[in-house]
Amino acid sequence: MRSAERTQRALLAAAETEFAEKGLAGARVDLIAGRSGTNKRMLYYYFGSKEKLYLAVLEQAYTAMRKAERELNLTRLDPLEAIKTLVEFKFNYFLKNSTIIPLLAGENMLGAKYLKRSQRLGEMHLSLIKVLHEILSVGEKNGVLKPGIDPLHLYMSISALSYFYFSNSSTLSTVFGRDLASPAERKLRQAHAVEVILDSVRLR
Amino acid sequence: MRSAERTQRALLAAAETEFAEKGLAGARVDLIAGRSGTNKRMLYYYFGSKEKLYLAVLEQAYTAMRKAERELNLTRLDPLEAIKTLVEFKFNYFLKNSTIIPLLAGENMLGAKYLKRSQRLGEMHLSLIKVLHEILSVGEKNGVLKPGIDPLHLYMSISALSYFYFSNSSTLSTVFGRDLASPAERKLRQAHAVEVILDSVRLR
Amino acid sequence: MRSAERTQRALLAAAETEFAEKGLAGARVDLIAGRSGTNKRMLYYYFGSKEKLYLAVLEQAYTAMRKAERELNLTRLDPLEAIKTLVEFKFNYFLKNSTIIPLLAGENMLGAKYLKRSQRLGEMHLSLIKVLHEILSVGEKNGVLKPGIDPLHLYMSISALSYFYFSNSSTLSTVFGRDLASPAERKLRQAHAVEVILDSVRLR
Amino acid sequence: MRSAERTQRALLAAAETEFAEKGLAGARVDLIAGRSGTNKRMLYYYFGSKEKLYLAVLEQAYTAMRKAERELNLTRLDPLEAIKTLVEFKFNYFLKNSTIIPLLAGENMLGAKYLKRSQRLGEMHLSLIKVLHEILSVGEKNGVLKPGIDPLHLYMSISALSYFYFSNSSTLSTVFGRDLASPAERKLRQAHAVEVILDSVRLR
DNA sequence: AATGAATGAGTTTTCATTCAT
DNA sequence: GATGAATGAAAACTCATTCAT
Repeated sequence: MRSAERTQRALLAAAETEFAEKGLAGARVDLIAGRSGTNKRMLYYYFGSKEKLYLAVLEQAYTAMRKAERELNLTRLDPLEAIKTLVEFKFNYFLKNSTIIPLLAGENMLGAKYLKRSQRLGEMHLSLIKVLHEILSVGEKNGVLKPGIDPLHLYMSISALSYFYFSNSSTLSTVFGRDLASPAERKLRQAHAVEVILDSVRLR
Repeated sequence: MRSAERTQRALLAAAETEFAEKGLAGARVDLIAGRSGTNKRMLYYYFGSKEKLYLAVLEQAYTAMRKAERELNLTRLDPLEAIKTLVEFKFNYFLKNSTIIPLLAGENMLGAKYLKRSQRLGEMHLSLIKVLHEILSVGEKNGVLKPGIDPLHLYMSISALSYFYFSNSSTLSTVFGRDLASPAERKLRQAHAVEVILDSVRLR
Repeated sequence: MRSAERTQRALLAAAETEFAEKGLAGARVDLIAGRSGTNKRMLYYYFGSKEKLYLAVLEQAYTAMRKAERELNLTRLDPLEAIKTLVEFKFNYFLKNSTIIPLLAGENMLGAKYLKRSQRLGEMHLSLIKVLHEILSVGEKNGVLKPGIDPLHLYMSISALSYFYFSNSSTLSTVFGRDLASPAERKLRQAHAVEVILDSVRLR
Repeated sequence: MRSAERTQRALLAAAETEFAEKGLAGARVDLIAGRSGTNKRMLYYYFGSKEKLYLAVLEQAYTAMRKAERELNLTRLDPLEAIKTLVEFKFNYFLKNSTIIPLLAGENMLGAKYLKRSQRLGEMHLSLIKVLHEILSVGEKNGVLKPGIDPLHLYMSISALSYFYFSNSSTLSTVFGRDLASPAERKLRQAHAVEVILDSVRLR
């Protein structure tokens, strides 16, 4: 069957895996084409170049993650619950979407060179900050959260605690000689992340 | 004559920069040789291959970081002070040694493939955990720290809060439209990290 | 319906431009199809291949030029006038039909490989030589033209003086730092060509 | 033996042939490398890209031709003799250096795009014009040459008469069914060119 | 030790042409 | 007739590594 969309989707999926595993420089267009079930020519037909394909993968990954975050509908929950939900979500999202971390890591190594070229990424992020801001305001008013928390810094801390565990799991397991990726360690880590964040926002 | 050592040092330094900027796959042997002021033949003479040079860079970076950590002599401080010192140290170390994060990020993208080949990295890390364990024991006994804190998880959280800020600064600044690398933001971030960690270990 | 013919014409016109600009090897089938307003499938439907399309363009260009030459009806003029008319015609034809020179140049670079495949080009040229021969005979008899002029060599000289000016205008203008394509230079050149040819045929 | 200069020379020579035969677009770097006796990597090592190699070939061809022209030392001859010598030289140069015409033809089809990038071509040409100017002045003063001849236009006519014969020999031979490249025709052509030019400059 | 030259294998990209609808 | 999608073969270009001096 001939379907432009299906072909593009297959290429994007194959590219996502390849770029996540090897980064932009290490990825091979031959392998992407091979894995996609189509061929190299199609890759260039639809995406123009390896770099443009990479950017498409990046945009897709970001969009999907923000979409999932938006769908949490955090404002419907009470503040502490909302924050806990977000921490757990972050952790689970990284767990289930194992390409996002290497993609982000790779793009950061490049100084966000490609992401900067992308339009339409700003607003989806600002809305996230607004949501957090609202949660923090309510919690502050209700006397359950510390006053003056910066929503972006909170978001960074939440991300950091889960991100680092996944992003650096290989080297950490290696140097500490302890398999940090096991299910038991994973549970421990998620609980730890929730606790650290809640401790840091709760008014005592 | 020391010229042998000088040559090796120059190559290592050039390689560190190049690998940090582009990762293993993106780094160019020609550029490393060029930047080093020596030449390609020397690179192969002393290091054998691009991959072996990469591993040498990695080992050097790890060794330097652990050495600096050891020299903190944390056990001489009281527990809360020791933990605060470690958080601040981590932050400052990443700030001053800007190649370490991309190097770690790159190696993790490769599943720690090269680090696993390295000998002599295990013990220096275990001693770090021992130090933390001692601090936590004392603090627990003194009633200033929560009981049952896992030293490795604490270490991960401490690292995470600083690491993520530096590692993902490019993409975060891009998507949130806010320059997170400015000195003001940096100070804010460090204070935030200290606060989050201390809140999470202190017995209330 | 005429749409078939219109399609072919559009393709030929687009191809003429493209082949004139880039030569056979440099021309792009996609661009020809794009410029033509039709599509690639039509190109292959009507012309079979890029090379056959190229030959079609070439034949058309030659046919049109010879047709225009024939329509000069040179034999109705007196010899010197006829020759002057031909010189001016050549110059103006190259000026107005700017694709003919690059097409000829490209085909000559290929050793006339494609033109040789073409039928039906011989006779139209021989008739041109016959016309020149007649003009030269009359002029010789009347005592206004030198005896023994070879019509083909005369034709070559006439062509040469105009052709070279147009064909090499770019490089000449570049190396001599003088814009030879300006209207003033053009007039000068045409007058010069007429003078050189007439000087060379006139009996003194 | 290893010799940078020899390798470059071999590549340039092979490239000259290939570009002359097929033009920039039609030339194949694999063939150039093969013909050169070295390899593709060397081509990129020394010249950077196909286009830069092409420009190097072009510059070399131009330089060689102008050098040969300079070495004629035309000013030592009397005016008519000098002009005759130049006409014959042009003819013979094109005959013996059969790559120059296709190279010029190809570059002109590209609108002199590459030549324009080249430095150091201006002055060598202006000196040629000065020489012609001097010859014309002397001839005019001595009463053997027409007054007011433009040296550049004279140079163009001289070039044209020989250039066109060689550049368009393939198509002309094809359409007129007469082998214009034979030695007999060649002699005829050279004599014709000399005659036409001298007729056009001589004061009657 | 030091250095520029050399190379084979691989990598990205392009192109004319054909197929499915 | 008309059109976008698809493809294999070939093209330009790159890279880590080795050689000759």
